[in-house]
Amino acid sequence: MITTRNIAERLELSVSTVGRALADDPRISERTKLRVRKAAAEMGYVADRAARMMRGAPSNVVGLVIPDIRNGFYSTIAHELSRTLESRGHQLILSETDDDRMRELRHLTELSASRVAGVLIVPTARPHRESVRLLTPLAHAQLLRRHPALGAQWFGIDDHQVLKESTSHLVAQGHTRIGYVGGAAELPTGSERLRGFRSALKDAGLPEEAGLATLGKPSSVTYGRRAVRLLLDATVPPTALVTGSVQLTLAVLEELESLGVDVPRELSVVGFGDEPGFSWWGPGLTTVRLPVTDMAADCALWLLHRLTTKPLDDTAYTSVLPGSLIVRGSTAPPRATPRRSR
Amino acid sequence: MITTRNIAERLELSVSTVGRALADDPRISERTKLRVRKAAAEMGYVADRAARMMRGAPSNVVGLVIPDIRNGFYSTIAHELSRTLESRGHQLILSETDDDRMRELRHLTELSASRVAGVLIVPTARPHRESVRLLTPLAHAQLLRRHPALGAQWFGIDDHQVLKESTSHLVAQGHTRIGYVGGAAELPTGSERLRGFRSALKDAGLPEEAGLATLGKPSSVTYGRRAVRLLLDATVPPTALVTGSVQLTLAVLEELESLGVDVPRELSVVGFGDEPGFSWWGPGLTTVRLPVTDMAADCALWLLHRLTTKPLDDTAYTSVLPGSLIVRGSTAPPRATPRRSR
DNA sequence: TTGAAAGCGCTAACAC
DNA sequence: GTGTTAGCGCTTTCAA
Repeated sequence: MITTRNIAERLELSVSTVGRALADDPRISERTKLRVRKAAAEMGYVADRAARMMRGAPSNVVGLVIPDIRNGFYSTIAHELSRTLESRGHQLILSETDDDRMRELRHLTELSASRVAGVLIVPTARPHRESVRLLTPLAHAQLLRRHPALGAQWFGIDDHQVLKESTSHLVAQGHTRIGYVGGAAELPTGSERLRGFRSALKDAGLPEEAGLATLGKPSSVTYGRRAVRLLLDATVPPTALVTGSVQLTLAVLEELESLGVDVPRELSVVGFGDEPGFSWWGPGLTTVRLPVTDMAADCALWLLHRLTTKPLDDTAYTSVLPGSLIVRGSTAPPRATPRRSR
Repeated sequence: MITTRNIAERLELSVSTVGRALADDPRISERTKLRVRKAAAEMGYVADRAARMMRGAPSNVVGLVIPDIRNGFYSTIAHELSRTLESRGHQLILSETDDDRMRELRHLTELSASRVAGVLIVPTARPHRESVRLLTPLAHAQLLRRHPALGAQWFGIDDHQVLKESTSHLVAQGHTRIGYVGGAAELPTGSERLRGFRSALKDAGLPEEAGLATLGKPSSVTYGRRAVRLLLDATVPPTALVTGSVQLTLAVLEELESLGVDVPRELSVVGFGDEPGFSWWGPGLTTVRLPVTDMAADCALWLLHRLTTKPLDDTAYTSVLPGSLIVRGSTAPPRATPRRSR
């Protein structure tokens, strides 16, 4: 490894002169600066960030703590953040939790030890006390999910509106018995989406029994598929289905296909998010497009601002973006005669 | 920030005693260790990694340099690496290049400054000289693409075999005029896949004109869609199409759908990779499943081994995994009468 | 069993 | 315009 000292020795200068030359200090003569820069380039000198940080230089790393990068939702966020942060010389550390609070804690400890400049987190349902403590002194914001203990900076989508909108679309078509396959209510997103679902039914004057909600791990394909069978096997099965997460939508679509359900004749379906391929499924999936890119962009800008503003400005900041319904072929009015139980 | 010194002052001990107690040094009494550990936990002490690294501690960060995390290919790799590396206390820095060699260079400079323990890279077509130099002293391996200047450690899939297999499938069905939409030949993957495509035709005794190859940026949707139109507009259009990248496959499928091409009656199609949704497209896409997870797992294990083995062991290491054809409905024998030119 | 001191690479205050 | 020195937080001699 090449240090300023190596350069200094080679040029018979002091380390401080070398350091100043590299920092383009006005007190150093042009000639010396040129010599130093030339030597540095030749020797392949790269300043040691660890040493700089010990001298109080601000960290340039930002931690991104998410459940699973394979989820298109999160990879979009990662991409957008990476792109924006990179322009200001920041680096992104990727930490996956798989919704396990202990993994979340371990990651936050590591990030803390690395003295990250900031953290963007999609928190688990109930973060560990210690996780809260680690996060507190850091510049940080929550994404999508929002846990009260983790501060007042949050960027997300309007989960309530999104599910209300997809459910209302079904109600408008005349469905009076609608199934919901969503994420656990202990997750803030899960409970908001469930609320949106119920709210749409209520606003339409439908009784509570009109909604058949199933909840489970939002990333579990197994749960999603089982939920579909469960709902369709009911004595009076629903005539329509709404989903409450991208992964669950994928699972539901797979299950419906393998069961050979005739969509939208037998059953109408509204998805969540608009992944590539959703338009190809069956008659084309009616779904809600989510402004994930915009959300991530907002968040990246906020973080950059937050990191460059000296004082620990912890003003509450909330950004809620709405989703928009995309109507394709998977939804239609229910058949006059209710579907036979299977 | 809490330091060992803070703990030492509070407990009226010396920093060295505190440091040793935390390191579980046998010379320290149990009583002192307990006191120190208790205080550390209470105060929320987290050892500063920068300081440790200055003392020569090995870095625990690994850089992952890829074109774009949104590509399912790369997010799978990132997930697998993250999962495995995490188990040994490593962290992953995500660097996106978008196939721009200057961005690649900037990222490598940053990673170098961060004293990363290792780098896993999907190199751009022609990495910068300086990038090569930065990478040389680091533990590193190439993924998928292989550039001779970047060393002899490589993990990838058998691009030649994959395209040969998908093309042969079409040849076996009787196609004698096959279009190929692939990535630029300046990329090692691009040229290997093109070779595989041609090799399948040659082995079948077909003339060179049997293959209509189009090459372009492997991640460009615009190029992919244009390529389809170009091929189908030829005086004697192909009766089948093979693709040479995941993104191009998506683009081709979209274009074929919007053109309303009747697959497989008018045209047979074989894709690349097996993204969610490929099975839903039209009659179901015949494609090649790629062992990306296995590849990433191999790579992660190699890196862990490489990082724990003291000597800079730069033994050449190559891992080539084959893809496997998945036959669905998008391929069929060509119609007896050649398709009319449009 | 514990403490004092040196030093990792860098920068900044203080010389000259 | 350049050199000397101190110190960031930690580990590791060397002393006691």
